Amino acid sequence: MKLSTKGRYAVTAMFDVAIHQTHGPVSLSDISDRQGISLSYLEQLFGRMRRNGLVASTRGPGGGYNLARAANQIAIADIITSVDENVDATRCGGNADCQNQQRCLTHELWEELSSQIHVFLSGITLEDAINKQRVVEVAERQDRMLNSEQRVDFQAVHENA
Amino acid sequence: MKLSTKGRYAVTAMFDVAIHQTHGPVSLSDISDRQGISLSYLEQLFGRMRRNGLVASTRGPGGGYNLARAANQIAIADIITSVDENVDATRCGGNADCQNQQRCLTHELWEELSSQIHVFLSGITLEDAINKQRVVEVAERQDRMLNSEQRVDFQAVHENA
DNA sequence: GCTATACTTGACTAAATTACTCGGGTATCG
DNA sequence: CGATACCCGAGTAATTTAGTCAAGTATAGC
Repeated sequence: MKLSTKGRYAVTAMFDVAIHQTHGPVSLSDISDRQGISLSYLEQLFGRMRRNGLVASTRGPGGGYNLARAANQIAIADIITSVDENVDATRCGGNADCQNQQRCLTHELWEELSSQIHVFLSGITLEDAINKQRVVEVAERQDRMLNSEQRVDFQAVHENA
Repeated sequence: MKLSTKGRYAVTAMFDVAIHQTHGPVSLSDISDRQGISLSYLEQLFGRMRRNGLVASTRGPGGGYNLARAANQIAIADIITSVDENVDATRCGGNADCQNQQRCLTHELWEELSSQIHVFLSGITLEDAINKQRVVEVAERQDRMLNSEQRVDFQAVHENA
């Protein structure tokens, strides 16, 4: 899991599509105007998101992009991983390079943590993020769901980062 | 909030210090050997972490770094933000540039989401990450704590990312 | 059919960030 | 005093980000 400005652009653009697609497909030039992201960069991002099945395209005049699934079926994690796509196999990835177990240990600790961040972002959908003023409130809805073996309590609100 | 390999190096190095500091200060060259991170890069990272009060240094032979606070008082978010330190004021940061409200809207949506990620990583301490095989279990401990107005349920385990 | 719209693709590039090197310091233990 | 190891800043290669440019292809509507 990696959280860069690239992923932020993608998520922001997807917010825009989800909000505006009620009036038909949303063109990239509209998104570019509204969000201040260059058209060509959007083309790259949406190319990947289309190939990953997150959006569907309509060509020609009046065309543009729609969400390929309902907004409550697209997780924030889906968006970020679809534009990142660098496999970045960590050194000591399973094979030899790993003589002393210590390196493997902290390696694995990081993987666990990274996995948790992924799970967290998999639990927040586009719809959640758009419908709620504070995304925190998503937590309450999810809390009423079934498999509630593991949970996290959030504390006070922090400054944004 | 930004999650890059840089933050990952910092967190991994802090894992290493927390695990080894029982035998006295941990030198950067030891961390470099164990974790495969270049010495000079570690110097940069620890310089920032020291200035941010996360670690304390001891000079001279036998010297190195210790955690400045207990491992349960250092959040993963603290580590990541201490090495990132780029203010990155988003365009339309409060002032003029923002003509149509739409840009502000998705902007704010992202800020909310970003804030939530920060809250999430503020809820996981170095100690949590080290003591538990699966960081998930941290959630259970936190669940028994007081201010439990908002919560998130985690679902099945995903592939790491 | 023509034409404008708008997606599709690929190559190429400037700017920024990451990760690292180098060359000096300074403090301190033995 | 000398080895260890933190401290500091300048410089730099590699990578990623963000964007440009120049071709296409599909389609709606006149």
